[in-house]
Amino acid sequence: MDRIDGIPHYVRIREEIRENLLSEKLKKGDRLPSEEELAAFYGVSRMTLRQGINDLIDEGLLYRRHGVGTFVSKNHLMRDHSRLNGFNQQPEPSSDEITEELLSASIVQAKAHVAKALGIEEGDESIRIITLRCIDGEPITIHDIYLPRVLFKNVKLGDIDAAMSNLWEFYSTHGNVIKNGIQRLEARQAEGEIAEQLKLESGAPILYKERTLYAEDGTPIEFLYCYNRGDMYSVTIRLQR
Amino acid sequence: MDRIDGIPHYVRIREEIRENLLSEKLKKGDRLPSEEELAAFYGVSRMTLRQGINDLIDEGLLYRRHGVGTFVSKNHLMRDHSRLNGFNQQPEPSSDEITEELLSASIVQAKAHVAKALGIEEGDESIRIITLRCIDGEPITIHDIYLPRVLFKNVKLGDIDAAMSNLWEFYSTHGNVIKNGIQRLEARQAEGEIAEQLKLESGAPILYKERTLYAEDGTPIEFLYCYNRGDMYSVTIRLQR
DNA sequence: GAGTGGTCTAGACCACCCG
DNA sequence: GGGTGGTCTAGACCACTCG
Repeated sequence: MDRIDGIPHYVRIREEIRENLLSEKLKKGDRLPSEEELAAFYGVSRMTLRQGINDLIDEGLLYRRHGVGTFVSKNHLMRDHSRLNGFNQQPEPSSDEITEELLSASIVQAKAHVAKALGIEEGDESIRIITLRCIDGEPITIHDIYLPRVLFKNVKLGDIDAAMSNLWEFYSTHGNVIKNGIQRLEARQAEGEIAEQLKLESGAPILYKERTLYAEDGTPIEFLYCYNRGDMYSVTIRLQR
Repeated sequence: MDRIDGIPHYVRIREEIRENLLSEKLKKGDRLPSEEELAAFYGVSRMTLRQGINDLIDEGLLYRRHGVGTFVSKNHLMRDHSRLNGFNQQPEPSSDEITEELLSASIVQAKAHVAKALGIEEGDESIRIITLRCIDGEPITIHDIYLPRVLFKNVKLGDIDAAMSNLWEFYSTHGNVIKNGIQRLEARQAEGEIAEQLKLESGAPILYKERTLYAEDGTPIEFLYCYNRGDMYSVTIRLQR
């Protein structure tokens, strides 16, 4: 009740409970002590305790049953692509060596589809960035990225190569913080240039993705076409009711 | 402060604000009155007001900026497959006629992959349901569903045809309420029986999906293989930071 | 400095579940 | 009936943003 580290009590409590989950002091299916007991233990009011617990419930680690108690979920905590976490955490952790190569950076006039996604007019300037990602030298993903020029006025194309290792941070430094997004997935066949760049036969399966990313207030920041080799890539999504 | 309809104040407030968003009394980008004002207006304490607002923020309809105010997101509210809502709401609303046909229902011994997903032993009994979904008579999706027999002891195979229109409700009536899940998507090529049933050439692109659904406590309830015609199906996912 | 949201309290009463 | 979570209060002080 007298901690003044600047971190809120409910955050401290949340992380302490998370620790107990990771170290399995709290095991799958266990019932936690009652909220009243926990609040007393942590020296906070019940409302504050609940604020911490709520976060863990949102993450799917705990669940409540009215009149019964609060429990540890039996869920395996699986990789979760429905949470945003930047590009570079996405590749499989098992992979050996991941490289990302800038194929081109340019200023282009937005075509209708891109303009609509970015909320700009057709023909307005946009920054186009094309990258190739490889695992152990095998090409696996092509990104074709569009940014509204108006949100990145001071950017020079030469800056982009250095920024590529963490594009989201690059957006942030220009005042554009990614908050949420929407993506659409399709199965397609490799063709033409895309097939060549991914070293695929024409007709091989491609996991095709379109994605728009937004700032907190809903301003579109990035639109992306993404072509993934079907035989080397899958997307995992957590579903939450 | 004296409503006794049995509905919590924060729910009533949340829905009233949602109404104002839908009817555009609150427009994209608008700032809401301060929490203190709103709490006074609705006749509740500030904590209660915030509980209602928090739900709308979780849905992405509003956002807060510390020291500034609470605002209406500019986000388009798009279709969202990362929220669970049962099978039958998933097909495109624009589609004309959707039919779902039961191809088979049987008791089978779980193979290794299915058993692992369902948390049962290899060889244990599971209920297998295969369905074909068509739009305007065109086959579009095959579902190959597995349920742990032990969770559906009283079920007769003959019951399944009637239950198919709403499988999730069927699960609920047997005490298995779907709470969350995980799915994995891949691009593949149509082959053999799957190609035939979807009336595709061998090699045509397929959006392949595996999904496991869980109850609140993490018990697996359903495991599913799903084969979608690549040229007629896409999956849309909302990303939330 | 004025106004906003962020955190927190120390209680209270209710609804639900179980033996 | 006893214990649990669900809702709610009427304040308080702090941290942040902006003019």
